[in-house]
Amino acid sequence: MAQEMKKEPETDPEIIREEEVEPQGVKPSAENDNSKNNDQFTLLDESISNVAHHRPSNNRNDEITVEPELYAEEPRYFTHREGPKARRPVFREELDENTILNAVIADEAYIDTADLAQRVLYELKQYSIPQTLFADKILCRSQGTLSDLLRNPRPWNEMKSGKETYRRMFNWLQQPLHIRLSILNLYDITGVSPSALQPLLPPEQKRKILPSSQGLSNTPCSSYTPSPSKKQRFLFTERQKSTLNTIFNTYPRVSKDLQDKIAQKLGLDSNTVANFFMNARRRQKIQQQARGRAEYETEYLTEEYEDEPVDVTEISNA
DNA sequence: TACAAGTCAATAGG
DNA sequence: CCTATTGACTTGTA
Repeated sequence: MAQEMKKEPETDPEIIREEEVEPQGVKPSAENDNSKNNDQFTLLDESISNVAHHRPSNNRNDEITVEPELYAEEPRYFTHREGPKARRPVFREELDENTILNAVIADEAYIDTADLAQRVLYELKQYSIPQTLFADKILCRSQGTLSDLLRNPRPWNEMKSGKETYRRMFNWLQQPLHIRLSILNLYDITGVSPSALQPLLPPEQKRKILPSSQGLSNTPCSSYTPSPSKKQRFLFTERQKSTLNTIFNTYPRVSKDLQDKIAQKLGLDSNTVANFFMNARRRQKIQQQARGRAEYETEYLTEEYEDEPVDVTEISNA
């Protein structure tokens, strides 16, 4: 649980630029013990193939196809020993585009969201990037949503509009370190207009967008005014919750009639009960899918079999 | 109208 | 200050 590895977020931007703080081989689940030499440069396309590849089958069990050891290497675009003065980043043109994070990945591309989530979690921790910031600047989503998507990654091929959010995480991860940080405004790239760093726009319509004409220039996602009145969140009593859960475990989907009866019995609004079952069904499904993936991994992706080349001598000797 | 998927965003926990 | 949880919107379908 202890997160011994952690970098100082307060690092002087200058230092970051000159010395390029790099995340060493990232392998969250395996504690970075992968001693494989991750020094080689990595082409974007290769990195992309880490979590995304083409032509996936729609079969749920085919989702796991990522080689577990390929976490990470940062492409080195420039190094600190290159001269007395670090060179200027040369990504202006890329930053000019509103397409960095909105870049569309080929339709047939497949993203291993579980793997992607692990990487994002690692990056956020590594650079002490709060979820709130990342969720807002990169995804245009709320912190809670991000947390949920990261902890309970949805299966790629079962998603529809939800892919967009994961795509953004994915695209962000593809950027070199300084750009990843600059988009979050954690690292200032001189010579680049701030507007160029704010290419993000809400991927879809946001809820409660008030017709206000106020032009919030900074945060691209807060184009709506937060409702002045905070409505309290309803909370089930222990009894209500346990009763509902008990029923749900036996009857995941009850008829409208029964729902109404339950509502009356528990002194709840009919809609509240309906919402409970709807949420319970969806969340249970997500967890089952995650569990299924985990089983699949432990069952088929045992350490021994990774990409180890087959021992030919053994075969020929037989 | 009912359900599912994607989120929001309040708030419980640390 | 942060992240995790979660009841209820919002939107897209059928």
